[in-house]
Amino acid sequence: MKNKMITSRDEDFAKWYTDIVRAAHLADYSSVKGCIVIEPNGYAIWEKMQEILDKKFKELGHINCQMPLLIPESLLKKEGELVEGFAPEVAWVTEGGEKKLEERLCIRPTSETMFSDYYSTHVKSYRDLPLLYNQWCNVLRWEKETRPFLRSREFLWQEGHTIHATEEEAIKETNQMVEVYRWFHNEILAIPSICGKKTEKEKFAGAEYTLTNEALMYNGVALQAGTSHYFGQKFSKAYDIKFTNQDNQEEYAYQTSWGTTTRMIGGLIMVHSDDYGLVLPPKIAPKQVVIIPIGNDEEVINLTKKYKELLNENNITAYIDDSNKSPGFKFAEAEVNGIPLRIEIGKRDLEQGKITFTRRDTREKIQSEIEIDIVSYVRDLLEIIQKDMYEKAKERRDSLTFEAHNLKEMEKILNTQPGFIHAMWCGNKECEEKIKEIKGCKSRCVLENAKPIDDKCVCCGKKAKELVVWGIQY
RNA sequence: CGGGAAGUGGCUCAAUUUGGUAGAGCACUUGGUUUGGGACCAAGGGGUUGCAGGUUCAAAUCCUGUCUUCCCGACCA
Repeated sequence: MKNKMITSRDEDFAKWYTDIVRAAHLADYSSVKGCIVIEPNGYAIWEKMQEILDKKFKELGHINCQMPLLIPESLLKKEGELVEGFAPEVAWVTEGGEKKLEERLCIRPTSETMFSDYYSTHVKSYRDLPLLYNQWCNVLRWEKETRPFLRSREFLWQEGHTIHATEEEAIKETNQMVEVYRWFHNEILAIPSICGKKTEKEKFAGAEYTLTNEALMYNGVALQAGTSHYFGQKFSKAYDIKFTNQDNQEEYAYQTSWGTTTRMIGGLIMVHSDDYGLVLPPKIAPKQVVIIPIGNDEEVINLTKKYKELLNENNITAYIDDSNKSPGFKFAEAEVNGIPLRIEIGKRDLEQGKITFTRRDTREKIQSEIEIDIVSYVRDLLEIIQKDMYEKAKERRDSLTFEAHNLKEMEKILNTQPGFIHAMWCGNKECEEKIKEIKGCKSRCVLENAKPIDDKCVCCGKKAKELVVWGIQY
């Protein structure tokens, strides 16, 4: 039976999305516009994301630190492009206690300025480099239209800020980190994504260039899921970050920054979930297995306890739902919450020497002999679920990936079923703007070194330079 | 920031047209019986209708303003 609280995904995708957020208790609205309460179920997913990414960052030599929340206006204004990019959406602190401040303070929308300011006094010699810093924090951007996880004024993220002695090393870092994001989406979130370079128009304010990881949602709308920026010497020149190189020459340092946000939770919902609720890939699910005893037969209860212990001892997160609710209710609840695997044990099973598993992704019931090795059985099943979820998402993505050779084709695709559109581009901003007039379709990323699919620009018909992925974005 | 819709116990909604001072289902609490796809019986608790004004003998209902949420555009993670 379909969940009563949830609107059908195919009927009204936007409503369905917020229904899932609410029904699975991921987040709730607060009395501050555009700021959500991330509820324990949602926060647990974020913690899991943090755990996995943080470990990866550290393996690659990064370390965490924490910059101030407030940025003096004068400091923010040192790098012109960044200010211009963020000015419309920064919030200001103008008073402290009862007194008006002499200089207003901006609540960080991003921390390039604070990191650069810090680096300017701490980088002296090539021996100090590189500094591979990251921080987990909240930022504030005064958005006009908001949506839980996808666009809220305050959101949680991770921002890595690194500084290097050479261009080559910084470029390598930029590439490496977008690859980490690609790995994280594909391997952990089971979201097939593509990486490429943002066009000049779409790149981060203040960056030399931006690499991006792009995912496609169930409804064919694209979501930027992680970006990695190469700054070259732009910030080091603006903030005067100089070091002495091996030849005793003063030189400006090279910087990068890269980030992912709680928006990924939104992506997770929009790629995998269904009309029954949230569906989480096992590798990111805070709770992987729920064990539901049916009836309160002592033998049944003991078996659930034994399974729980065995699984937990082997790093599989399992819990028993022994609440005083009907089995049907528990099934539905586990489903709404996206628990990847359910084990149902009742007297009937014991009598038949069977045990029942239910996969969340397919909702398929599997009966097995009770003598199985529960740990390896569950582990295998979770792996299969993870893999199948990726394949299913990839099939969906591929079925929504199109090719266009002229504007008419592009228009036709966007008007019937949006998705990723591969099309050649001449490199001119005018063409990008013209394409944007069709349902706000934007360039998602440039696929460098990709095999051309045509020699003419999809828009103007002149000589094409690059293969670009286009799409409507969140 | 433009265009549209909506705000009534925790949730979904009724009462608004034709003003007369709120009602249902679910959820919740207590006790009991149950338990293989959202259990049943009984007894309870909880709202003055987003907020602020105004009209009126009387406002959930009419008027004005404002806030919030959702959808569609412009802007952005």
